[in-house]
Amino acid sequence: MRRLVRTRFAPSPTGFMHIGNLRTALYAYLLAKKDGGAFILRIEDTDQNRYVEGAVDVIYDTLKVCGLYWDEGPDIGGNCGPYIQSERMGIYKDYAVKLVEMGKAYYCFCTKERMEALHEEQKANGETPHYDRHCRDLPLDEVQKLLDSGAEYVIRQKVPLGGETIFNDVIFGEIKNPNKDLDDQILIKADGMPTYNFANVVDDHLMGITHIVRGNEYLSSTPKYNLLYEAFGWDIPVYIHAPHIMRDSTHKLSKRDGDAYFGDFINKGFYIPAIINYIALLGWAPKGEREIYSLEELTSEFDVSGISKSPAIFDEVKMKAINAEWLRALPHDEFKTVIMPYVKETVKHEDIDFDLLADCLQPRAELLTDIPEKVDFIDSVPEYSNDLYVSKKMKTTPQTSLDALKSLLPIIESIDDFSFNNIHAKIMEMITEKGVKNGVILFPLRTALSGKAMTPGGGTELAAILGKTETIKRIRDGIAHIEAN
RNA sequence: GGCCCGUUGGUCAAGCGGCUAAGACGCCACCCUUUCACGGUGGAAUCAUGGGUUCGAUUCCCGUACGGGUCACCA
Repeated sequence: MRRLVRTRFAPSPTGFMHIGNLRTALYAYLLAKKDGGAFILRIEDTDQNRYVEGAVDVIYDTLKVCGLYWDEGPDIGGNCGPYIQSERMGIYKDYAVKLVEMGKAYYCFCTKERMEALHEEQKANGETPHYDRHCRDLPLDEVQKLLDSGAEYVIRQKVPLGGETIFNDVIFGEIKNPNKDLDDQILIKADGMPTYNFANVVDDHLMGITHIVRGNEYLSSTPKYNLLYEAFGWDIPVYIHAPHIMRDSTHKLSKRDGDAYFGDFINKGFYIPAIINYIALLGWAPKGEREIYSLEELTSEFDVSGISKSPAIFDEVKMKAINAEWLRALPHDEFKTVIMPYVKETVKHEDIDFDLLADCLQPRAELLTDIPEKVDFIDSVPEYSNDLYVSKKMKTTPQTSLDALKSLLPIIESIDDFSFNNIHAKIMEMITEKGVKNGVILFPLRTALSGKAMTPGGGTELAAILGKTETIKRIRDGIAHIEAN
């Protein structure tokens, strides 16, 4: 029988959710959920020097708002807990000692000072710094003596001196590494804490992880992981090393431009499902030509064969386009709910037609943060020049605009049912009668109502949004404005 | 530097020995139009490079160039 897929996301709490990490979490989530498997959250905090207040909450919150719910984790428990490494300390040491007993690891009493000197010397000789295996073959009784004397020690992995380690990655295929290039890495540090690499292997096994989704940077250390699995006689998981997300061809996404953290994009006005949609597409391509997917749709469409080998450059312009497409496709009520907080930033008036406003905004909203500026004319008309009444395309001048506004005024005043359709019908009637182009009348109306060159709707829409009283007032103001200059 | 990995338009990418080398974003033009958008139509633009293998290479192999990753008592 096939094992149920179990994936995990194992971030270390740094206080921020890097967009690359979020994508790794997403892929791990999708891989598990596609198969009805389990997605596990584990916090890797073995470095006590890096403790950041509230960092774990950032991880929880980000995953939750993105809809990446976990089946087992520190807060909800599970059968393989605890899910925070700092609470699992005893476990690692026991396994390391077991490894020593099996001859696959050894105690090393080399001091940090000796290591530093060694590395300096190696560097001076043009070598890559590495451990010289000084303690690898220490006689057992001597080891015991040192242990009894309370000497400080670490436990190192005993990597085979020759041969090569071969492993298979779902994305990259077969990868071979000569064992002689592998260092006898530290498993347990002098403070008794496991190193990341070791804790990772032990926990992944103990938690029954079947598929490991992680960044490409682990490709080089995977042989060491596998040697550990083999030493313990454990099943080697399926590896999926995802390519990096880059800022440009030579740099990874960085904090510098505010383009590395999930929160940065929320601040820039991106809609969360669109962010998820876009990052899913960075380094992974679905089968067909569609590219707008909800998390649920991604779950059924996701297939590791679509993950590419080469790094992807993050393109905020493209993400913006995806964002706009998402916003346009939202049902009216949902769109309105999403934008209202942004609308309220500049619109304090309550007596306007927010539903019509939302409809006008919807095809024009790219980023949520663009909205306040788009609707700022609603509360008050900004200062503007009569040049705004000049349009070559609409064939208008301040003079024709003055005429237009003057003939519009009685019509607007006569309308009782001040709905868009009704206003539109009445104005069109007048336009037909006059035998002029629509723009000759409607362009000045829009200008008088907004005082802006670009608005989220035409003259008729703005009138309906603002309501009769305000529309009349603004037409009068417009007339006075033109006459005064 | 050693080892590992990658390279299709500006960007994301499909392709998996034979195609006029998809599609999307962006860009340009036109149409629609009460501004700007939305929408529609069309256009420019790509297989890093040199050798092989093959009747035939974007696709397979080798080298080169370029780029990335990794070599911690960090994760």
